[in-house]
Amino acid sequence: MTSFTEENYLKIIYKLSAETNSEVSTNAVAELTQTKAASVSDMLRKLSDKQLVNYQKYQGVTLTAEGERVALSVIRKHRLWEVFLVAKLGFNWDEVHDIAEQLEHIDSEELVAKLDEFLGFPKFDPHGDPIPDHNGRMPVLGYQNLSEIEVGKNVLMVGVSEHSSAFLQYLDKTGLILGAGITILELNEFDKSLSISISSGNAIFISHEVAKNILVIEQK
Amino acid sequence: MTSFTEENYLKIIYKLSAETNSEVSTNAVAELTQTKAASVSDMLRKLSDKQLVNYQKYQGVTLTAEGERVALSVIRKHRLWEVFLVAKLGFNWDEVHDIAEQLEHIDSEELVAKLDEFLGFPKFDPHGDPIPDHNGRMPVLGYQNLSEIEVGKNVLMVGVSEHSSAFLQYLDKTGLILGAGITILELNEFDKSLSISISSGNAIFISHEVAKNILVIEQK
DNA sequence: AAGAATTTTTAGATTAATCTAAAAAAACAA
DNA sequence: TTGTTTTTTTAGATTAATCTAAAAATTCTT
Ligand SMILES: [Mn+2]
Ligand SMILES: [Mn+2]
Ligand SMILES: [Mn+2]
Ligand SMILES: [Mn+2]
Repeated sequence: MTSFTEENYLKIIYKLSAETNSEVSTNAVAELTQTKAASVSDMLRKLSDKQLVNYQKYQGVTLTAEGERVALSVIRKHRLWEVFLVAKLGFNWDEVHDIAEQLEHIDSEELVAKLDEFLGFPKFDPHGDPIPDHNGRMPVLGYQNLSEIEVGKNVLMVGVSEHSSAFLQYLDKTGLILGAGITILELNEFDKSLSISISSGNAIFISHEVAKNILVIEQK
Repeated sequence: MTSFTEENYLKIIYKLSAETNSEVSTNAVAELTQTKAASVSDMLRKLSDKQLVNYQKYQGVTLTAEGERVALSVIRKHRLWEVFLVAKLGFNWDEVHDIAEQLEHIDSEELVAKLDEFLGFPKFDPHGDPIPDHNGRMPVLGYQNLSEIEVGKNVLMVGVSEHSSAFLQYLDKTGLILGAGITILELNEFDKSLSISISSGNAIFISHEVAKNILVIEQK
């Protein structure tokens, strides 16, 4: 019904919509799909014909209920497969995204249901992202970026918002793993870099760019 | 490098080649790919340009060493995923083929290696088919069709050569599962149907068509 | 509120995989 | 060996997804 390519467009429109809470521009989609704006225009017309997106020329695009259902199903599969790769096959969290990009398009409801059960109905993927349930429901989480936390506060690291291998390997090296307790020791005003101490031991120095991509919750 | 479609052609040429030990005809490929002969001709020229097959117009086709390597890699993945689906996710053997047809095209050497290890380096898939090792080597097995066995002999059921859901469900119902011991009680000359007794208990009656698709080894 | 800059869409091609219909080659048969 | 049948290939279209270049619409800036 929906092709590999269409599913990728829907997933990307979902992500951009969730970030901005409004219509998504053709150029924004082109950037994430790694295609040209002209190709996106064509595809948006096609998805609109299939009633998967709301699209008026020059007005940006949003998902229809059905488009969102498809997008969430693809995201669910992506995250479940990532759990499988890390928890069962022993991959590191920085190695699984590209493989999951392929596995997310495997089409079988029974497979997803059985995989979910085999994994023990996980609620989060290896990067801390919530896994939509089989009805496409996903909890709204009060995550904050580490860059928004005040000096002196203690927080728990629960996720990352950047999934590149380079970033995740950097985190591994510095001891910044999910579940780590973090205390903000000092904020450097001029570049917003941080000195932090990690529960596992050492105090380290991180850039604002890094802090922006670490998701945390406050600890009492 | 090789597309989903190309991989399917190579896999089918491999299977037909193995059956006949000679060049494969355009029409034979068309039948298994569910396409027309004209489409096959086009694809054979393309695979030949890529050095994956030996092909001369009107002379049939065989795999090159590289084509065979790709075909065996796809077959290896197909069978490993089938083991996963049955042994880990609890699917029945009649439910896994179509899902494996999709999973066999996932492209990641590390994934295959880790899956193989996770499954305990299985040598056979749920239908008794041998799994090529990571070098593409597959044992040559002295399997016989149940239809070729003499009356009075005892054999062990080790595989099936037809994978349709309908056939496998019929086998389940009659108690014909891998590992079953079978004794040929009687052969009806006119239609080659058989009376057999199964180690698990009952004696049953099966057609020649069924017997042809059950793979066995003789028991002393 | 123009004019300039940016964004988006359309026009026209290209590539992969397929099809139908027709032509060509090979195989079979009298 | 010569006609007939079957198989295979070619010719010409079609569909999905993409591209570049040009046109059109929108947005930004004086
Ligand atoms: Mn991912
Ligand atoms: Mn993830
Ligand atoms: Mn199979
Ligand atoms: Mn099998």
